[in-house]
Amino acid sequence: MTQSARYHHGDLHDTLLQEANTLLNEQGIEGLSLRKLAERAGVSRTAPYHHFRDKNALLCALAAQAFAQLDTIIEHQLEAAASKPDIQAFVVEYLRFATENPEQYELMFGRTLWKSGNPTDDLKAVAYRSFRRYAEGLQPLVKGRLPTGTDPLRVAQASWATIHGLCKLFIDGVYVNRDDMEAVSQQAVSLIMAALK
Amino acid sequence: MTQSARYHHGDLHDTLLQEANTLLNEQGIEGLSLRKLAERAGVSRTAPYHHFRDKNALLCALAAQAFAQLDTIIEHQLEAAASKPDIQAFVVEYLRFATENPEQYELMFGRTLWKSGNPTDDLKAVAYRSFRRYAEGLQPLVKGRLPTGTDPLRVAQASWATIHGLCKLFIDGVYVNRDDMEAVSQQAVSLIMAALK
DNA sequence: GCGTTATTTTGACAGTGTCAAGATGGCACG
DNA sequence: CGTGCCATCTTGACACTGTCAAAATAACGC
Repeated sequence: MTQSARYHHGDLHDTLLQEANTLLNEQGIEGLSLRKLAERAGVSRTAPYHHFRDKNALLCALAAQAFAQLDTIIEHQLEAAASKPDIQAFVVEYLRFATENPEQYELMFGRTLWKSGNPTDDLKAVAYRSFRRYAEGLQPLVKGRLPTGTDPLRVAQASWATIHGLCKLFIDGVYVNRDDMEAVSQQAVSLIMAALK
Repeated sequence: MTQSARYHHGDLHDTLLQEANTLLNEQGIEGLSLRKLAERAGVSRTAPYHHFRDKNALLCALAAQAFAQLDTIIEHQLEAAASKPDIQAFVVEYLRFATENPEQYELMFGRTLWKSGNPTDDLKAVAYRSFRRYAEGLQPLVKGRLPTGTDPLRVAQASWATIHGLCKLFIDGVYVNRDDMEAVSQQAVSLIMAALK
């Protein structure tokens, strides 16, 4: 009996996540429906409900996966920066991840989950942990170079908001031109660098 | 014959826009359906199609309206700044508009129209004009205070991306705490100010 | 008054998320 | 080796969505 003809799929949970990701890349969030997804997995409409409470839960799991990816990038970059501090390189890598995985990025930070839906506790934990690592990794890069009385946490938040804003504008199609985005990101980094002692 | 019982509504176009705005504020973009809207306007499901080509067109019109509002705010702030330059005040006003009209802001800059849908030519024109005014208004605030060789346009883009990132994070519910947002925005402005001569 | 035309209506279709109830079969236990 | 439990999967159904086609209505110019 072939893998696809079994009554019990055997590994539907992971298959769904995987298939959802490709569907996401092909058609965007708007094109990701549970029914299409089920059909791709070779299973009936409501089968996914035995592995994810609802669509929101599935998307949260997808986002959590993406956070894991981003984490490794951040970690890697900040490690490299420990020996040779280079904020620009970090920003470039972050932008690269966001623009190469725009739909995942939207899930990670967009309103789909954080406002319209309700983020899973699991997703919240992963997201906050991810940011905390970023903030901690950034600290050595700016330590001792900030005006006295400046809270490093605030700097981390502000700088992250800047990068995030760039990503959003580009991903959502407000900045159509990629060259523009790179120039703007460079400008943003210059501004921050200029503020450092 | 009462206003509401007429076969021809008489002013359906504007009524739709108005009612759509309140529906937007009450239930968010996700809760704004053409059918609910039609019912509120006291008209059948498909009547709106004679005033807007489709849902996308209606949302574009809504966004264009919101841009007009933002324009007056920007204009007012930049005028005030001409006599007494104060970037912080401008940022505060921008954030206020965005956080008090979160759904309109999402329409103006979010993926709903710019990526998923396709922005009307009219909307594009209004949006670009709005940004151009911002860039032009910002110029006197930073003129002569930038490192040599710095393109003012890039500064405008970078600073706007920063503000936009803050708005997005707050509106989408990633930053839950409003106090946090204000502190972060202040930090962002400080960074920019520190970079100015 | 009459016809053209803008406006509105009802009917229909494909698509969505999700609930309820029944079918299937793997797996542990007697 | 049976047997029953229960995770897993299926079919049926419901309310909702955007939008098209065709018919009905009325306003407005001649």
